[in-house]
Amino acid sequence: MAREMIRQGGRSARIQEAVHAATQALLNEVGRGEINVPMIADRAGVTPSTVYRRWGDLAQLLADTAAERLRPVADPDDTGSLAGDLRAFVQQYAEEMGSPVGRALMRDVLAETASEHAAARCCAYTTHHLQTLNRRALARGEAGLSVDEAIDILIAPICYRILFSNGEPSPDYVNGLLARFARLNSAIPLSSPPHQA
Amino acid sequence: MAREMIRQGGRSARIQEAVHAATQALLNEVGRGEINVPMIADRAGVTPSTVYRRWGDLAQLLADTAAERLRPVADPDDTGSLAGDLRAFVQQYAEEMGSPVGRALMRDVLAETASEHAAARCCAYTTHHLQTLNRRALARGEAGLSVDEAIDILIAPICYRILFSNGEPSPDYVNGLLARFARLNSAIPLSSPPHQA
DNA sequence: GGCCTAATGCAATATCTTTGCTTTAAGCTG
DNA sequence: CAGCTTAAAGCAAAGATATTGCATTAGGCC
Repeated sequence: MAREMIRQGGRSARIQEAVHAATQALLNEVGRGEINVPMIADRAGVTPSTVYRRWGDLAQLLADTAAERLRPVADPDDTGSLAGDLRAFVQQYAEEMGSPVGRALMRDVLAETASEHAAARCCAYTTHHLQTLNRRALARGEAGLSVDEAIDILIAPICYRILFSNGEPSPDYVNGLLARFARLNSAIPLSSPPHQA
Repeated sequence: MAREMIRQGGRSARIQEAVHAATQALLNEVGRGEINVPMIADRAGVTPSTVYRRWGDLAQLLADTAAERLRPVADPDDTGSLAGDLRAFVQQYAEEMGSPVGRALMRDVLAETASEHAAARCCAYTTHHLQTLNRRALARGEAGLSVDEAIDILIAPICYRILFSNGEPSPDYVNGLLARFARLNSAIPLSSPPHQA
């Protein structure tokens, strides 16, 4: 996004919404590489120059749309224990981000060279979720978790595998990460399915 | 790049070299966002259509050039012990990749949506270096190291921090990762500067 | 040395991007 | 709530980039 909007409501907001919707619709219909600004503008019912002026270029529009799409709609599931919450969250994260769609979104978010806001937003979503799990655990009287450590041990490897050796991380791989996290946090036992090495 | 070259030597190779050189030269002179294909072609003394035909588009050319640039020129330093080798390698990796130039290269490599060869190449470089360290350690009679674990614990977090919360990982942060790795591998002691928490 | 063909050059065309100016509509003020 | 102000959108022309068919060049191979 070129700049934070000055005028929040009204036509501006409607157009932003329309352009986002058009972008997402097109991403579902044609290949990621076939899309261009005039196409999106046309679908959204605006002129291309509007898009160029507000977003700068295709990369920034895609990054903005992707970050928007990655915004969580709800708090992570509450399974009753931190170990369970963490497992559920990480498994879902790996699945969502590892899917072809998720991988493309991640790439779009990272491709924005102009103002790395989109990447920071996504990072913040993850941090926020982990903080929620931590707060919940403390409220239950459980030992807490270090968000930074969770990112280092659980999230970062998943992202690395997705981005560099692309392909969805296997459930076994994710289980291995969870086991390692448990080994480093004896207060947080390994939750249910420890059927891996 | 668009396809692996059929003809390896001669003019083809010279042009590829010239285009790569022109791209790197321009990256050092003007901002990453100011560069375009005609500019590079001009500098390399070829017509734009040649570049388009061989690389497809700017993103792929940049990814190819970045991957080329990230190709290691030498084996990692031999410090006499696996712990020392690992520390030296990881610190250098964090420095190189975390610098503005390194970050830009990483992004270019990941931006290539067409054929994720560039990302895989970079990943392979890192893996190869870690395997070298491992081989060396075994030859010395030391305990070996798991390359996958080293990537999960050391490399992935560094990349995640660089990409998402951009900024060079601090030496303290890297030391923390190394300490964690040592904790998980009692056979590989923490090397020299353990002055962190 | 001469043929064959991949790869490049050239130039015309199509497409995308930028920009100045005009028009619209949101927000504010009296 | 009418009128003013101005951010944002529309429009259209100009500029730049991307694509493509055809001619030419230069490796590789008898």
